[in-house]
Amino acid sequence: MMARRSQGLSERHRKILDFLTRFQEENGYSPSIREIGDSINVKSTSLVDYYLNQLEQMGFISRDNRVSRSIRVLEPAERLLNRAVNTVRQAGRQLDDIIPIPVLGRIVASEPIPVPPSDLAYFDPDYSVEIARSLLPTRERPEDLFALEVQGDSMIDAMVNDGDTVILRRAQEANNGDMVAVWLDDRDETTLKYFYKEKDRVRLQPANPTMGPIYVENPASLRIMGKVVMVIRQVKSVAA
Amino acid sequence: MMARRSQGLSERHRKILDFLTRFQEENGYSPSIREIGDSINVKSTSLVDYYLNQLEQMGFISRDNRVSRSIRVLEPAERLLNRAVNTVRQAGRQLDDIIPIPVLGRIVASEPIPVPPSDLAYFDPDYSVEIARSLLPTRERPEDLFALEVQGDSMIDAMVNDGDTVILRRAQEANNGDMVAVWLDDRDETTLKYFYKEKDRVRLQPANPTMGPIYVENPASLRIMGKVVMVIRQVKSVAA
DNA sequence: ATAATACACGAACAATTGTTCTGTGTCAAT
DNA sequence: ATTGACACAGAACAATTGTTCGTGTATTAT
Repeated sequence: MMARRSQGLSERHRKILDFLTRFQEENGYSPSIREIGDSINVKSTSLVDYYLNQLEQMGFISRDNRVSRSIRVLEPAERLLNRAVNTVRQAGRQLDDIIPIPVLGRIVASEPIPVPPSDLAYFDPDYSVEIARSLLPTRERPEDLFALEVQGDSMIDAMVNDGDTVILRRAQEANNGDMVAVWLDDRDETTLKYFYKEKDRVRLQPANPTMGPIYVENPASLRIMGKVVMVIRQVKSVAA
Repeated sequence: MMARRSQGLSERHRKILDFLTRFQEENGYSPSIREIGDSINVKSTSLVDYYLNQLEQMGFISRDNRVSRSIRVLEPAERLLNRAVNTVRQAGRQLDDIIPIPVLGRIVASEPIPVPPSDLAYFDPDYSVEIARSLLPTRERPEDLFALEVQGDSMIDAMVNDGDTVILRRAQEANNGDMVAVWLDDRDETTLKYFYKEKDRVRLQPANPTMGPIYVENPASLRIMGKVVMVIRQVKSVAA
């Protein structure tokens, strides 16, 4: 068999829906998974389940967990609502595992970082990047995180390319060894560097070991915008 | 609890019907037996089944064998039809509840009763009459029963007409008040009478109260052939 | 070529669920 | 007082049924 690729209603889906309404009409209750399988010549219950999940996802039917014969065929009217519900529920199910991080803007060397408001929740993000919680330190509080999209090659000394997404945690200060996003007053420049406090100055070390550090004598002219938590590079293979 | 005696819809029945429609309305499918039990505070599934059978009998619901959640609540319109269907089906199912009774011959006043052999099973009956088990006392053992066809009007004193079928149970003795078929040696006659043992004689009382009893002084001259269990008269309307 | 995705089977499993059997108590009639 | 019909509980059983897992194959994308 095999038909459907990606989206829309395949022949199978239609047949199942037909059978559901017909069976319902004739018997007053819904068929079991095996009865559905028989009607469309599918041998395995798992495959029927597979299709039913798709139909449920698309909002054509709804059913209850571990309840036999609980399939309901939804009317077009109900469909949209149910679809939304499903989406929300699914998102909710993964809320613990995947956290959305708002992308607040672009980071360009020659411009200051867009100021992250104290309450990130009220800031309307351009979009958001989804990060598996497992990729973050367990104690990282999602509310303190925001993301920026790097524009230009000016941060190659931090091993950050044009188009990369940088995830930061709001912070006004840093510990030695932290990679931070800083605005340098005297240079009028934003940059990503490893932060090291020395006796009477601050050393900003590029990630790229072949490049030399920057020394900032006046601590006041250095404004830490956040600590870098992660850099994400979605590498696309370039069609030749 | 305990409510219903004999017929009609009890409180329980109504509650179940209510719950069925409500559950149906809310979930789009029917509840399981246990869910019904919970709703009416009944602990055992068997009792719920018991009630459901009654409701089915009365035509309020219908359900399919061994199919979960297959209960349908029937509309008044469907009810009659379904009730009839149930009755017919039950009649068929009750083959065990209809017992054939062999008709061993005729009973004539002037002749002795055809001897019922000790094992009725080996006696080739003229034909047989079918009796619903429900018409008999529950403990009546079908193997002990046989039937005779009355010939002649000589038993009108027992309210038995020509052509009636009498069903008897084999017996050599009788209790007071039993209607028995007896052969009277001294009269050379078979008759049906109520049996009453008195001090030193036996009184045989006709069913017809306007007629007088027979007294038998010698118990040996009275041979009880069986107790009358039933008299069947198939009344045919006589074409004028 | 390789990986990822979609489609498919089958079996084993665990829950749910309908059925049946045994026993108990009550009520009405004999 | 005994019997039989009725109302009920509980457990054990067997069937139905939803879920999941391992595996395999084809198709598409990289």
